[in-house]
Amino acid sequence: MRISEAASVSGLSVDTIRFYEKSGLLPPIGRGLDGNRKFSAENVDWLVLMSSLRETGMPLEKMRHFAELYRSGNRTISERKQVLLDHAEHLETKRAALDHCASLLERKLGLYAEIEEVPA
Amino acid sequence: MRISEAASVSGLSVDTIRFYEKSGLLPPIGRGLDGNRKFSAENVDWLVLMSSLRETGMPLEKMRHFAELYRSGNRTISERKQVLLDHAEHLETKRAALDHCASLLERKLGLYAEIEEVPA
DNA sequence: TACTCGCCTGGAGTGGCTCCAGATCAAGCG
DNA sequence: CGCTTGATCTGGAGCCACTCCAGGCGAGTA
Repeated sequence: MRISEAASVSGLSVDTIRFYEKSGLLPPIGRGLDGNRKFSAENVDWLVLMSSLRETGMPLEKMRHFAELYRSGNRTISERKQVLLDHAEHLETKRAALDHCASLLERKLGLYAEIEEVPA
Repeated sequence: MRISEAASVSGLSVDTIRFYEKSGLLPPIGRGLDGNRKFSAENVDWLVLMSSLRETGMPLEKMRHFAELYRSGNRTISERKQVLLDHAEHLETKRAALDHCASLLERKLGLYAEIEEVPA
């Protein structure tokens, strides 16, 4: 799969994928005879995961650590599991922030409605 | 209220508050005789809103626009309302991303469990 | 008086992209 | 066969949203 396809499947931009590769967040990506990157199914799956972790706020440093664990094989599985569990917990925090903001917006919109009903 | 208190109430850092002021995201903040910022209740309320909008992904540019509307008085209320409604919709998108990530993590964790049950 | 504490300002540094110039190569066309 | 188009490549500059730091000021305390 070409980089543009990998980009549209993962939701990352082409530039971001190249940047992630430079930053050590990806497993080695093969190259075709033309020198262009060729993404395997496994590569794309990994990109999708990275995209989702990043989109939900995991810093690159943590992702890099997770990628290193991945490269080190199956003996790191319990540690990787812990990283994902930690992130799952982080998602809860994020959800709470969304809920909080939603209710704040509702209150503000309510106030605006009042002001409009009783114009100066 | 001093800046450190405003920071702990709003959840923004002291530096970020100063940065927001420079960036035109805040209404004029008064100063005491000592030259230090003094935050009114309304100021703090605004900081809380800015904090929540920013935390849920609104870019500074949009926040600046909203702040300008706020400074322009009540005749901008319908436009401000629209900004908040748009953002409320944006929250839904964010929520979907969290859900998506959560189910992805669940699947990955399931796979790890399988691998651990049947070690090499 | 000396020390600490919180605040001030301007500016440098950081994380995470995003954009750009200039080069290469394969495919399609007249 | 040469020419154009389009996708990719690399290295590096630029940008957004902070974050940190040096150097300085004024109020309160020992």
